[in-house]
Amino acid sequence: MTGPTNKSEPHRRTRRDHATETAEDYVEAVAEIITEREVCRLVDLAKYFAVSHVTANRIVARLQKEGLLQTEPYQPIELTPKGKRLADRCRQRHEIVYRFLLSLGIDQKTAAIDAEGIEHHVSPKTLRKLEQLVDQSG
Amino acid sequence: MTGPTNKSEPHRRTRRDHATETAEDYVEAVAEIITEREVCRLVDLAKYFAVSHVTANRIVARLQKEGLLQTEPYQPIELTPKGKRLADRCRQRHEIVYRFLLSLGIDQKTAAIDAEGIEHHVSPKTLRKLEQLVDQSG
DNA sequence: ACAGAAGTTTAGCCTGTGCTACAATTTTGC
DNA sequence: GCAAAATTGTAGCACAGGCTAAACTTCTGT
Repeated sequence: MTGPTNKSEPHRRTRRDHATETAEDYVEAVAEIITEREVCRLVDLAKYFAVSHVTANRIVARLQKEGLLQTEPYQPIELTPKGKRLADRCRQRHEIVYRFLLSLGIDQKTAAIDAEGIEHHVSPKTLRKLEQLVDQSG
Repeated sequence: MTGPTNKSEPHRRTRRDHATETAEDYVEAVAEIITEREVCRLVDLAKYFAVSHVTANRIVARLQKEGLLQTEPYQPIELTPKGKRLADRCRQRHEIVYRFLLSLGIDQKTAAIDAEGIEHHVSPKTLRKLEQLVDQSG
């Protein structure tokens, strides 16, 4: 009933892009916070994700090691060029998913919540389709 | 641009239902495997998720502790009533998301992959909407 | 029936993300 | 200018989920 296609294959893809999801969420958040308040501090991220500053700190450290974020001790957090590119892509994708959900008649609050969860799992192919449909519908 | 709604709230919801995602994936898999091959063994799950049998074993143990799965040492894995109910709900939700993606004109393979990732993040409200739309379109 | 194959468990390691408690630094307000 | 507040960093814990290696149990075939 469920899938006509191979069963094991989808999971290999799905299963734990979780690693990258956090990265995507954080660069997106940093970009957003910088846009809104000029600089992004650790506390801002901690509040944004409702985690302790310690957790935020460790994730920032990891993403710095991965070349997405840049910061100095006790200094604000910035995006590297690579991080900026990723953030832009994520924002666009997020935007498309969110607007698509709205176009289905989902209320704003629900659409915002669902878009957060869904965005990381939409393939480029599906994303293009959603974009088309959003453009058509308004 | 992005969200008209509160920024911190979506994340509190999104951030780590990851715990439950694994549970959902596993009960769904167990149900599917039992349907197809009568019994579900550890190796079946390990292959299904493309992880080592050791990893599968530990997750099964956790889900048994949580009352979703039932098994005895060296014996097949079964669903508890609670696990069965969860599996059924997940299968239905999965089905709806998958068929919805197909109805958008996404190819089967892509739809299968994306449905895997997306299903856990679709709220009941959005799910009902998708169901309506699938029913209408075919 | 019993050896080898298949399947399962256990031990022990790693990484990521969560926390509290406490130390250090920077900012702020008198 | 200096104490208090805010912010950031560090130490050390927990748990989930990833692994390999090795031991143990069950199944299979001759």
